[in-house]
Amino acid sequence: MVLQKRLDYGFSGYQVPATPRATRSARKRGSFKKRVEANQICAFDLLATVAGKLLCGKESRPSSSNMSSEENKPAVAKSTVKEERQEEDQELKVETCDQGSCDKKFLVSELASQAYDQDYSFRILPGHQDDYHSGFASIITSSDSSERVGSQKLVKGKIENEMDSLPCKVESGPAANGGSVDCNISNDEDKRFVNCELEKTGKVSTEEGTGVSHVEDPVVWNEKPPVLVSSDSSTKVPLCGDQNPHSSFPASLDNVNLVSKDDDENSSGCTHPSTIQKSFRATPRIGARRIRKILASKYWKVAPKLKDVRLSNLEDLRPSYCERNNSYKRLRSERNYPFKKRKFFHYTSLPNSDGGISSDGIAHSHQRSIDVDAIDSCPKMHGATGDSSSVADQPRLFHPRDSHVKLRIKSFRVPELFIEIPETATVGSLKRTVMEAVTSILGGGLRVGVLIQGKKVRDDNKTLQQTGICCDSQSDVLGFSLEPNPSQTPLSFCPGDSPLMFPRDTPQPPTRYPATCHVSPEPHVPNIGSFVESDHDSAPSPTEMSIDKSTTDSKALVAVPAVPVSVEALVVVPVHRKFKRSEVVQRRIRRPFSVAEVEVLVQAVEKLGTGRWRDVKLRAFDNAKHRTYVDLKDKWKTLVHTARISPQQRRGEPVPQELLDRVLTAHAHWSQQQAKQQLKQQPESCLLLQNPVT
DNA sequence: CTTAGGG
DNA sequence: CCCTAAG
Repeated sequence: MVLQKRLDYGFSGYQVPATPRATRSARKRGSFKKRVEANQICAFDLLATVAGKLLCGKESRPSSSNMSSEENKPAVAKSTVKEERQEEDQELKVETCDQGSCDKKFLVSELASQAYDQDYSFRILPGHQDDYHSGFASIITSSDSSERVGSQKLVKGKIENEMDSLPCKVESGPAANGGSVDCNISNDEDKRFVNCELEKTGKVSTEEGTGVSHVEDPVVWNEKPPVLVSSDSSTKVPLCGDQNPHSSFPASLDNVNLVSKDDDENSSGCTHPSTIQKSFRATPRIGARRIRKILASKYWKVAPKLKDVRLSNLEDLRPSYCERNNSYKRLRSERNYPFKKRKFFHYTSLPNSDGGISSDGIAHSHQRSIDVDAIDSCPKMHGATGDSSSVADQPRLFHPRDSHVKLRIKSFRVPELFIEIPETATVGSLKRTVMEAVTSILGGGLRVGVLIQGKKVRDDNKTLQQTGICCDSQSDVLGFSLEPNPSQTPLSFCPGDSPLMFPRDTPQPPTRYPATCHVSPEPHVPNIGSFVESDHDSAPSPTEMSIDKSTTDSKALVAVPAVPVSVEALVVVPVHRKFKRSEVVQRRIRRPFSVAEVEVLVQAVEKLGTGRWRDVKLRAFDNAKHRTYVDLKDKWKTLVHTARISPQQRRGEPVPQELLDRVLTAHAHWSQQQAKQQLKQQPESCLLLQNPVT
């Protein structure tokens, strides 16, 4: 037996095509396929849910109370939020609302405030609810025209009120009748709101930077550039993990990639390499997760009319949302490649309780404050009207009736993986090992996270519009992340017997991973690399691994920064570990036989013959606990096959011809023996047959 | 639990 | 490497 050096690779999240591919063998396995598909479907459900919610506008919970469990977590998560918050651009969105026949109003909401902590979440301004009854539950409440709302800003992790009476002007968009509006942002009693009122304007378009920047505190932008800003096809990018000092917070391990909604084929989408997660999140939410292939589709046409429709809790995956099934079916039927523009969710919503969206696409509902109990309206939606023009092509914020959101998920980023593989392993085996790791992760259960501008959107009750996904998409970068399912215990992917290596469990000091090996520094490599088939021919260059053999035994593809182990992590992991075993049976990691092992195997078989695998195991592989007699049998089977095919057809680590010859010899010998055995028994059985007992 | 063989 | 029938 040869002790082999091993290479430790730390993958800090790399990307794979939206549609996970299984290895050939894995694909063949029905169970695996089922599992993956199950995951796909589930994840898809999530997205479908989002879309469904959008369309339905049904809300089950108030935004203020709609905090996902992780958000309520420990300090770690909180600090994370802070940092994250710094990064986010506190974009202000202008929405149009209408008070029945009264003046139309526009609301400006501070998106940034919504996505985070409860503390930062929007709250309804009390006292004005009586003024309006119609249905659009806007995040912001506005009563009369003179009302001012304060805004709350966060700078350097702190909430600061810096926007006292900050006036801003918002210009109406194209389709609008062009009115300009003055917007006052004052520091009111409730600093969490920003209210911008516009006067009689049909529409308002917040060109990127416009409404936002104006209201925004420049300081924020300067200090911390947005993670990613992308407008239409141009991708300006990103801060990647390297640039983010706070790239190791536990809360989001998504290195997601991004999506853009324009139709531009060349659009490079956007990548949010932003944070490199070192740990897996713990937030079991979805049972089986599935990501529909639809995710890989290039376009998404969702929600005909997003206006005023709200997303309800994304986490709430229970099949309670309306239209879910319909959406599901539709998506399912449209999951074929190649990508085509598709319209999902042709939707007919429930009638609005009072005041819906008029046919002209402009909201006519009464503005109303958000009241948990009161939210029951389901804005009338217009079915897809066939306007296929890209949203990106329409700068207007409020597109009359066809405010579809088109999404294209170019790729997903897979959470960090650790791989350990013998130094003698072939590149091919390394690829396969990584593939296994990836597929294991994918098959282990994932959940989907939604990010905008690199920030996680935690408030699932927000509508796409409110979140900025629907309007003026050019400046918004929507991302979806695949996040490890907490209930699944991540496995280490090491061919050897090395102990489980899990980031959270055993944070590795940076020194252990000399920078000699690294993944291409490219922060935002859109696709994973050659070992994964890409759905896109134009897939960017694959991630490269450069391994310097002169170096230490332990090498990392990515220098793994010491991840502060959060209390949460330490506590959660063990728990989940238990969980997992009982729930999901993880496929064993593929561990190619080394030449040395083959040697031993051949030797044993020569002596014991085929058919005595248990003995072979005990005799030659007793110490190799990961080699079962079935494995040995299987290996022998493949060895025989390998020996029979031409060298050119062989794959993986080449086995010396000498060994293969012995394999054939031994196989022939024992086969013959077996045949003889049967011949001996044959007569007997024949005799028995000939002399049936009367 | 082992074998054997298909997947 | 998985799954399973069969002994």
